[in-house]
Amino acid sequence: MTTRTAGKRRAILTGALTVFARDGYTRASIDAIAAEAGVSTRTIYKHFTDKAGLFQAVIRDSGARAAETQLAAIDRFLRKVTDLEADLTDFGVAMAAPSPGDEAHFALVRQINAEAGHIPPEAIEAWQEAGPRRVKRELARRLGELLPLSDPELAARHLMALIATAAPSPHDPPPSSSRTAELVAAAVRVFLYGYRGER
Amino acid sequence: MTTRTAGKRRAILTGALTVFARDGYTRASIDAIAAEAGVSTRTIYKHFTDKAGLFQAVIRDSGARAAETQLAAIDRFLRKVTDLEADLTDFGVAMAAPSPGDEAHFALVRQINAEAGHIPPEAIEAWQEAGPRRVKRELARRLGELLPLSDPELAARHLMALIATAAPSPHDPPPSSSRTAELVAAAVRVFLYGYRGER
DNA sequence: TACAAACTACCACGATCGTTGTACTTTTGG
DNA sequence: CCAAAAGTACAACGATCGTGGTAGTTTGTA
Repeated sequence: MTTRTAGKRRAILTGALTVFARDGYTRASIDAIAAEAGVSTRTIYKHFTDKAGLFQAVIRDSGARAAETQLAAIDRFLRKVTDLEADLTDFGVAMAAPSPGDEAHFALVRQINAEAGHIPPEAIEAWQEAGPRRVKRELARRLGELLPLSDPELAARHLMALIATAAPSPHDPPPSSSRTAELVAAAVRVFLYGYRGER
Repeated sequence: MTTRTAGKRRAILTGALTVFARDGYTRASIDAIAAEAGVSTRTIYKHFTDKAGLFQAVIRDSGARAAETQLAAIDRFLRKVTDLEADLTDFGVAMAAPSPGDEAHFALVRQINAEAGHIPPEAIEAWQEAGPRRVKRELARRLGELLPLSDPELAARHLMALIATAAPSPHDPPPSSSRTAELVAAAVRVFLYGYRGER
């Protein structure tokens, strides 16, 4: 196998994710990324053309991973629904309380949102299509099967916005998991009551 | 009057807001800010100690201005309510469709969210208290007078999250104002139905 | 009108950083 | 076991940038 180069490549991608997510594109230095990945700077340039190219690769990689995780959560909690409110709440908790690995991805998304004007539009577009939009469409599809909805995509947008209400803010200390569960439950209730009478 | 120095100071603050919001803290250069403000770099250092000090001053200034605008919207649309749904929608449109001046502030908030780990916590705290939290408290107070709510702060959070659904994304082209109005109206409906039956 | 404060233009310094070249070492596959 | 590929250490380049100094110019004011 190409085990060596693939391993290094992955190490670079995860190290770069950590540093880009923490420091942002401009502040992140190649040296810091190399140190975080346990790799020499020269090796980075063997695998990626530029700092910009590395950043885009990180966006693609982290976006695809996060999308997989979230699609898995949809499938896990929303495939067979017995108690809609309870299952939506479980789903929301899975979305709002990121495992330590996904933490960095959320910070990366914040960087992307801030840097939007300095990233090539094709890169943004590809990321959105493979990541957020894909998830939103799938969630809309499931919701449309579970509720009578005239605009499932909009409902998905509303649900995600409400659930994000329970996600830890980048400024405050992270809430306890029981507090998170309460917040998600409240958000889901608003969503369900809001869409109860149809529309 | 100190008309001269005050005018320059304001020019620096607005120019710095433009550049910081567009480029972020690290990428923004003092030269670019000086050019944008129509001022020499040396003058910037007469008015502010550091690049970091200038950034914090911009955060304070822009945050205070935005808070005033938003508090004014609360007062304007939610003081005397005749048709709750219509008035909440008008309020939401005012929040989600920023006038060109507030546009930069929204971008700045994205920069703050991305840079959170590199800004002194006191600065973040002061900004949040004078800006977002103040607005949220006032909105919660008004909502509590208009609806039977067990947790007005949470309701305010939900309403703002739903309304933000209609705000233009930093990636896509800005939606038409009529589309924005539709989205806000839908968000407000979900909120009202969601909180209709109490809680 | 004259003076002090504010402002400007210009230069220079030290630091950081992206990127590449080169010579050396390690690993892997035949 | 040995060649080729991958990785490393190290140095160097050019560019950008924050920041301060200095000397001259503008402007508000007494």
